[in-house]
Amino acid sequence: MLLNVDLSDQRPVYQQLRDQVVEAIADGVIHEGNRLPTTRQLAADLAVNFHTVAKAYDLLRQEGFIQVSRKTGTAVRITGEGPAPEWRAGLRTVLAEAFAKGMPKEEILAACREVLDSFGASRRTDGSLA
Amino acid sequence: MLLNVDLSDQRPVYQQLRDQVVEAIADGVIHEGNRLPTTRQLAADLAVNFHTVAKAYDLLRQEGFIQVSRKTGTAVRITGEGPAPEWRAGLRTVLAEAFAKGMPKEEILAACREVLDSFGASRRTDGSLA
DNA sequence: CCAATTGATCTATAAAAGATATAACAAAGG
DNA sequence: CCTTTGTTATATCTTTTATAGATCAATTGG
Repeated sequence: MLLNVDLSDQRPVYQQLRDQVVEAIADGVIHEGNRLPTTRQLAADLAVNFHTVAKAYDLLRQEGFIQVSRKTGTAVRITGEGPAPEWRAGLRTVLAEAFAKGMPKEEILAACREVLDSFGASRRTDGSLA
Repeated sequence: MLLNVDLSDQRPVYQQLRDQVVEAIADGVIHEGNRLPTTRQLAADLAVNFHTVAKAYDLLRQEGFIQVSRKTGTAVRITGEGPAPEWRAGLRTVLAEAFAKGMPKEEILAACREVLDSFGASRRTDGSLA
């Protein structure tokens, strides 16, 4: 399955779902136009409350990753240019965690490159969601 | 002041303090051996409860950024090798946020380089905490 | 047309996290 | 001896997270 919930994860469920959708878009597993499951359907699959899924969808909508339409359902649609203004602050914190722990800058940069290289590798030409 | 609290920030106060200490270490503003204010002192300066500061310190201690001693006080001391195991997952999420929003990989990598270049630039040779 | 589905909205409840407030204690240091 | 400090414990309060049930309008599919 594309999305899953880990109860041992420290992040709240709606945040896990949000992160997984964002990473799935980056990976190319889902892309512009792809439809996401309905809140009730996904909630049933994941055995969580549909309000929790709705919260994740609402967050993704606010951030400009998806568009929710009563007619056509929920679909991936990127709006706005580039990441949020606070993005660099978050990046800085993550990189600081590694550098403060003694990881060399070259290794950190190499890790960034590896992660970026993995993005887009799972792109599909058809519209299937596997 | 080195540390400050932003009530409009979405992160909890103890997390803000934790992040600021980690970034201060990465920046070189504080380094191995430097002592941090006592929990009660810092709490008074920031106008927060000292339990909140103690929680931040305890988190930093668990992560291996500081060492707390009843004798010598709280000081920066890096223990363990490199970042935590979950670090790469966090990095992946942050980078995905930018790439999914259409930011080119080269620009993302350039942002990483800029942030890394800023680290260590504020290193002090004396032991002052300005 | 009709039944089912869906997004949304509302209320309610419960558990957990975050933050504050006091208090007490042992150890250390002046 | 007295203050400071880290630590621990308890209590309270607010916010967040998650679940639950119910309703409604709109849409879809038979």
